[in-house]
This record gives sequence, structure tokens and C-alpha cells, in this order.
Amino acid sequence: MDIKMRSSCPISSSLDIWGDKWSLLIVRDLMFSKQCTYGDFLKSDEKIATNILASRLQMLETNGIIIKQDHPQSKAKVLYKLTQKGIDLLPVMIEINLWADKYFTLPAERKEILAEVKKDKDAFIKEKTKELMRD
Amino acid sequence: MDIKMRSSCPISSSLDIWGDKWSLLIVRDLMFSKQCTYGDFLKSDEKIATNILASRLQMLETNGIIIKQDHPQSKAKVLYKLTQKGIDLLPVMIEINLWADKYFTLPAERKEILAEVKKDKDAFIKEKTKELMRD
DNA sequence: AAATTTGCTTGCGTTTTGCAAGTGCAAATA
DNA sequence: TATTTGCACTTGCAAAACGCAAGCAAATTT
Repeated sequence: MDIKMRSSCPISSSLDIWGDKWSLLIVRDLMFSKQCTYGDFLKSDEKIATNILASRLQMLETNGIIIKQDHPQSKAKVLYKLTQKGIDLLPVMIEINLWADKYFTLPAERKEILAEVKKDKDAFIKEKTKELMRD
Repeated sequence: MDIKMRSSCPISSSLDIWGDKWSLLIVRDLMFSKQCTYGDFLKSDEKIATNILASRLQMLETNGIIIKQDHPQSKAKVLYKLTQKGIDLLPVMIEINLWADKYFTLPAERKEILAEVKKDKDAFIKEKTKELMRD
């Protein structure tokens, strides 16, 4: 569960934490849904295996990208949320979306959000960040 | 060597191509050096294994992120370069750098470039893109 | 002609992944 | 109150990916 730093390059250091096929999908879910339970992550389209999910959540928590919180309605549930460090990945997430928008066919629903992003990127980031920071 | 699409989500589709610990480092090298030989990639700090390098270059080429070109001086050498699709990853790369700048300690040399980026992000992207597009 | 460089490929042991099943506790249901 | 269901994981194991060292053919240098 520990991180092996490969070099002092910022890209490399970043990839050491979330450079795999699943971590950014977890972050994505948290950006779209604001908060998710373990079960919510399992429900997403990509069908992550439960053991992989557990290890990625652990890694992201260890590295301060997400935090676990008690669920207000139930002791059996756990809420995962983005920390400020995680929220700060929003610009990265947006640029990936914009890149993909140029080279893949996106679902119509996502295209709508992207249109808003393109209209005023900074405003979108500011607004979304504020939203994610509440509670 | 083929891609397994996990969903139609743009983040997911992107990660299907370059969502691993090495691909973006190859792209990084090409953005900083404009063009690299196979040996150049092997020389970078992270010490990628030669078989992994070969498979990643193959994957990136298959997906149109990079192209192989004949080396003008030697038939034994091969030049790898970014395609437009690869160059378009520059904003993603920059945002990762900016994120890492906030949460890691960067080498002084990289901080200088980042300072320039922060001064005017769009201008930097425009200029760097133009530079990478030459020849 | 021999040695070296270059861009890979091959073998093989180790690590990571993916799938299925299981576990323990909380909460709902009977 | 007893029992079933829901939730958040853990465990076992086969398959795939990774990492290291060695090998290899063509091009270049000596």
C-alpha cells in the first residue's frame, strides 16, 4: 500500500498516486456525485472489482485525496468525499474531458456539461469547486 | 495490444489508452524534447524497462498519440514524435504539473517553467503547441 | 573485419489484477 | 426476539501484467 517514488518529476509523482486505470474514475464519481458509498462506486459502468476498489480507496485516502466520513443515516454505511487536494484535481479532470471530447464520441449528457465548461472554463471550475467544498 | 473499452465515459476511454504509470511519462519526454529515440526514453530518470517501453510505444502509436519517423542521420535510429492528438494532451500535462506544484516539492528547474505557465496559461499552450507542431 | 550501437524480443520469476466466494457487523424484517 | 438482508470489506486463486536480464538482427563505428 506504500508509494514507490520513481523520480522527483511532478508528472511522475502524480502518476505514482493516481496513475492507473481506476483511481481517476473514483475521483470522477466523487466530482459528479459529491459523495459516494462503497456500493455507489461498485455500481458505476466500469464495474471495478471489489478488492481493487478497496485498495484504491485506501491508496487515495493515504495520500490525502479522499476522506472517509460516517454516514449520517446509518452506521453500516461509509461516505467517501474529496479533500481539497482531491477537489484540486478538477482542472485535470476537465482537460481530460476536453481532450476526449475532441477524439472520442461522448454521451450526449456529458456533451452538455462540456458545452458549459467551454463557455467559461474558469467560472465553471470556480463554481464546481465551491459546490464540492460545501460541508 | 488492443484496447478494452470499459465504458463510453470520456475519462474512462482516455485512461484505457494512457492510464498507466508510464504512458504519460513518454508523452512528457516528447513534450520537453520534441523528439526522442528509443534510447532517449530509456535514459529518463524513471528507468522504464525496455519491454514495457516497447509495448507502450506500440500502444501510443496504435492509438495515434505518437508516430515513428526515420532518423535523418541514421537508419539504425528511429524518431518518435507527438501527433496532433498527442500535442493536444498539453493542457492535461500542464494541469497535472500545476496540481503537483501545489502538493509536491518540484525541482527548481521545473518551477521556472511553471512560473511562466502561471503567468499566462493560454499563451504558453499556444506557443508550445506551435513549437511542437513544427516539422 | 571486428566491435559497438540501436531498437527491439524472449524467458522467467514476481507482482498486480480480476472474478467469485466468504466474513462480520448493522439494520431491516418477520 | 430471531432471522434475513444490506453494506463494507477480505480472502483465495487463476490469469494477466510487470520488471529484470539476456539475446538478437541490422546499422554504424573503429
